[in-house]
Amino acid sequence: MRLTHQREEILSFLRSQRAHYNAVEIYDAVRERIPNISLGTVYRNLGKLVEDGEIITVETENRSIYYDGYITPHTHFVCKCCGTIYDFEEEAQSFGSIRNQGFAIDKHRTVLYGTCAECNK
Amino acid sequence: MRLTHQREEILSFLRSQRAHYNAVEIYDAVRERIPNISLGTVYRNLGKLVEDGEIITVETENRSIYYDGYITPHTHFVCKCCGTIYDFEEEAQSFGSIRNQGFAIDKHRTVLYGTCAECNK
DNA sequence: TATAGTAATAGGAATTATTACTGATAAGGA
DNA sequence: TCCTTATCAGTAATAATTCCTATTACTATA
Repeated sequence: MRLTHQREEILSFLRSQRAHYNAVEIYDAVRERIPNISLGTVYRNLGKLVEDGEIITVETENRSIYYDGYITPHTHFVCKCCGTIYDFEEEAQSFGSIRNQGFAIDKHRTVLYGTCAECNK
Repeated sequence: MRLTHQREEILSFLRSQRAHYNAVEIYDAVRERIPNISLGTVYRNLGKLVEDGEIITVETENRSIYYDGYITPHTHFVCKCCGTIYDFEEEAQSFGSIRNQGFAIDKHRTVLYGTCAECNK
């Protein structure tokens, strides 16, 4: 993978922020440094960075995909009210400490990705 | 919530199947019984059924939302190869028994939905 | 059995997020 | 420096979902 200026800016933006952004938000942020970058370039690079394991995605009920530069396994909390996505280290089932911090959990989704037994044959 | 013919067919289709379908697939299935149902009606009813807790959604990397008539909390496995979504009772962290069944897990996402501490104030 | 009020419908247009295409540009190795 | 080729900008296209409008069905009351 060639390290282009555009790719570098996208990655360093995501790594500098402990928050979660969708492609358009990343586009807007990176455009401040590379004014003529195109949205297509942002999408293409995000795809490659995910493929390469440099960043991860968060799939929410919201129709757009969010990107996260913090790749240590962790749990996401999506606020249905303000839309903010929070990170938690906690991976346990009860999420007691998250609740103790004043978060109300409506629902909980665990999704695994990989190849199934059938396809592995 | 009024139980209309359309809503009834959508719900009974999802409950009759232990698989996961997106809106267009549900539309195609229900159209066999209600030939002139519209895709808009399917979307609207799916939304209401989710709101009402009759069905749940599965958000995947794939851009479309999948619907599940099986609402007991469970874990989903999305095969990157064939796209099939599997259900597992297991909620533990290691997912040992899933692996033992021949599934290779590439990544693991846990997303919680609710209202954050800030919004709860 | 009319009638009004409410809520749901079909169908299609509009919107939003993402991907694909094309000719031009620049990264990185020889 | 030069060459190859991935990547780029810009734009068009596609896919998923939502919105809009006129119409229809249901419910309760008279």
